Amino acid sequence: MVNADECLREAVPETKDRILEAALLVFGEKGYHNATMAEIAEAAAVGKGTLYWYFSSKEKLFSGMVEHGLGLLERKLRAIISDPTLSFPGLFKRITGYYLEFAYTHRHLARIFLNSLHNLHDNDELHNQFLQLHNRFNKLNSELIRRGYREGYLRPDLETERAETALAGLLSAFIGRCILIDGDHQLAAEADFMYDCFVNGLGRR
Amino acid sequence: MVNADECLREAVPETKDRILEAALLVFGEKGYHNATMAEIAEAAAVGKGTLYWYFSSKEKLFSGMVEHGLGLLERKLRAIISDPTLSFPGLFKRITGYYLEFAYTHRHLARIFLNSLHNLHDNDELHNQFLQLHNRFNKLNSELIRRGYREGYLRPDLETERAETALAGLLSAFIGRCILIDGDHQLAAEADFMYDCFVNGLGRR
Amino acid sequence: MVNADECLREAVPETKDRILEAALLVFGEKGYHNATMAEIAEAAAVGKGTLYWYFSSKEKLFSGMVEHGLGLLERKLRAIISDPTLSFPGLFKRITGYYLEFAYTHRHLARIFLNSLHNLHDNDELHNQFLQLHNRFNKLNSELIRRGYREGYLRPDLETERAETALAGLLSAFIGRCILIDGDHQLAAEADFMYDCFVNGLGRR
Amino acid sequence: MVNADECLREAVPETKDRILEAALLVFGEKGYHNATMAEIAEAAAVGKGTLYWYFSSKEKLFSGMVEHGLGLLERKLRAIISDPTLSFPGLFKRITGYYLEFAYTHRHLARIFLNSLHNLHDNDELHNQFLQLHNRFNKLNSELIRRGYREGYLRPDLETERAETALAGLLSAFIGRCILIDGDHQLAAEADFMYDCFVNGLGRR
DNA sequence: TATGAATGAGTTTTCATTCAT
DNA sequence: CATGAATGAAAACTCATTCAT
Repeated sequence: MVNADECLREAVPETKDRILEAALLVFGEKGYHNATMAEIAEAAAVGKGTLYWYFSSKEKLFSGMVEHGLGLLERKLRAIISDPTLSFPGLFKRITGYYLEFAYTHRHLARIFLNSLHNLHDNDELHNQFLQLHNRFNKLNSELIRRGYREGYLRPDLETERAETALAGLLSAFIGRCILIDGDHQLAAEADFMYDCFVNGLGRR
Repeated sequence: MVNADECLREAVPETKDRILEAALLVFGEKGYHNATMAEIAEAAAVGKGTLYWYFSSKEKLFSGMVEHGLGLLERKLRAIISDPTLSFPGLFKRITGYYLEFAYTHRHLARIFLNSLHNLHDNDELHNQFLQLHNRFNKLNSELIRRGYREGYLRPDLETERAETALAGLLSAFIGRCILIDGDHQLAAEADFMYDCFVNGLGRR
Repeated sequence: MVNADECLREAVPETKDRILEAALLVFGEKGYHNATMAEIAEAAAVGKGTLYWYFSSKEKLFSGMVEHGLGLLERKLRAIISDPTLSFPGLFKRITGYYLEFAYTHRHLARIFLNSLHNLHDNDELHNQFLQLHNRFNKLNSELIRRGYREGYLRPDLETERAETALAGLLSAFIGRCILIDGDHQLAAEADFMYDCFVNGLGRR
Repeated sequence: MVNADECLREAVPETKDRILEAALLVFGEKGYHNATMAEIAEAAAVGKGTLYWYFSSKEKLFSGMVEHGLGLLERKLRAIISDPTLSFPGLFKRITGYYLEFAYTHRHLARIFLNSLHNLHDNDELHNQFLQLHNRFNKLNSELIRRGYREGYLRPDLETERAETALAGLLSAFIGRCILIDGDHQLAAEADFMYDCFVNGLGRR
């Protein structure tokens, strides 16, 4: 039996969640610098002061929102990579495919993440947070690559660091397309292409 | 024969050039939103009003600066691609190598370019300018890919658009490393790696 | 005989008293404008709303606190002045000495009192309250002066109002020193000096 | 010959002076915390931004204004004290009389100065500035007292520091009356009384 | 051409106060 | 009695832009 209170709580998300959703919307639409706290407050249907009750500054709200949103992605990716039944090719396609899917459904967040690294270097605190965030995803990617290596799918003389860079580049380029171009993407097909490109290259045999 | 005017022009760069250089420095250091016209004026050693004599707004100064800086890169790349003596592998490595070299010596500009696309979407005018700029470079890249295709280095069934995306991704990822990581990079070696990855893939044969 | 209620009251001061103490601490430390209700609530270990149950506004809390604190001083001074066994010199030194002692042990309150008159004139309600407060102490001082006059210690042609002003000036200057300068003060010696200065002057005979 | 420009400059005070006057008016009327930059700007008939062109913060404007205003007083007092033709009694009355006169015509400034010491202790920078200011005036007063001592008007066993405190107390109390009470004051008579009180005391001979 | 004082709209942030629980 | 989440008015401060000189 669920009481009335809980029903209500489901129907109208808790204030903090409403704020996080509004922040995602507005920051995603306008970028960090052009978004105003007033807009976010309005979008969340709360007073400006309420924002500051939950987050001590615009900066903290921004980073809180990113952490919240990308936490979901990270947990899902970790779940996929922990699946022992998948061998490298399947794993690669599941991972990259999920990246694309996530970016497709959370464009704002994806855009923010793609820009964050080079873009917030005027702000030490935020910049460091994003460096750490990128590192976490890089480690995840690097785990994927090591799996390919151990299972014998990748070259024995592989330079891991460069391979990671290449993978990250492919990922962000295809994610970028999902964001920029509307209309339906064949996400699975894109993942297949990325695998083919990464493993076999685009050269003639 | 060099006339007096030109001598002077060499010694003390014309006002407009000083402004463009100062803009590059300041925008590159602080990003579009955190840079102020006052800082740029000071860095250029001119009055704030002078900025507005040459550029009607901050926005126009920014885009003028990007156009100015990347114009150099574009011309150089076109010169390389027009060289008939180079076959695809050499051409690919010259092109990508020059991208890296340019990014390495013009970090600020490179950073601005990498971010610009996703980052300025709050500003229609600037955003469109950058879309066009990216298109110009994409066309250049696509020309490179078609060369590889025509010369038989790339797969007969190549999906050109996706190949372009992949190339752009590789490029920006390796450019990003040049920017973020100090210390000397083996730019030529990176270009070789990119070629290998793009054409042969990283898979075991 | 002490009943249970009083025991409890001793152990855990009643909410209102805790608030008054906290207000004294925080207002004294930060001044009226820089103190926040939130800080006071925290210092009193009550919720912010509780403050408003006892005092209808920040202003009322402030004036309540002053009244509470200076009430003690006033009652004590009245007790001294009512003592029929003291003649003018002893009375003067007891009174001024107690002023100094009180200021020394209640620095916050003393500081607030010293400033209040000139400082809160932007706030009619508070300002009037402090005018009245000062008047009450001035009357006390004037009583002291009249005693000196009646007992023949002071000039027959004394201009009472000016004498009051002079006494008030001496008092606040020496009180100010107690507040500003740490370390032990010879409070009794200061009181003696004040008497000497007030009655005999500092000129050579 | 005075040209039109200079005439104009006389008629409409330079912007910075207008700001300083407006600041004196508004800070004096409302106190530091209750005065707003917007009000001061309006009183000076300039835009809010202009305030910040001349003073980097509210704090700096406040301290600039005090320095400006009290600088006048200090210079005048120094001129008086340097007059070799005056002996102690005349000097004392001239000095104290000028204090009163200045306070009477610059009530706002006088009020600010009286409160500053105890009142701004929440703000380190301002507080230190005022400590120094008070020290400068204390040195001036102490010079006056040493003159009286050297000329044999004051007791041979004088405790200088206490005498300074007493003088400062008398001064601020009488200055305070000038500020609080409207109507004409017999400033010269007050100065005479202060001398009498300080040197001879109010006791019967 | 070049300048820099002047502007004010727009932003983040604070905090006394309220009120449903 | 007591709480603390929610509010919004108000304040300091920034900075692109203008314009008289």
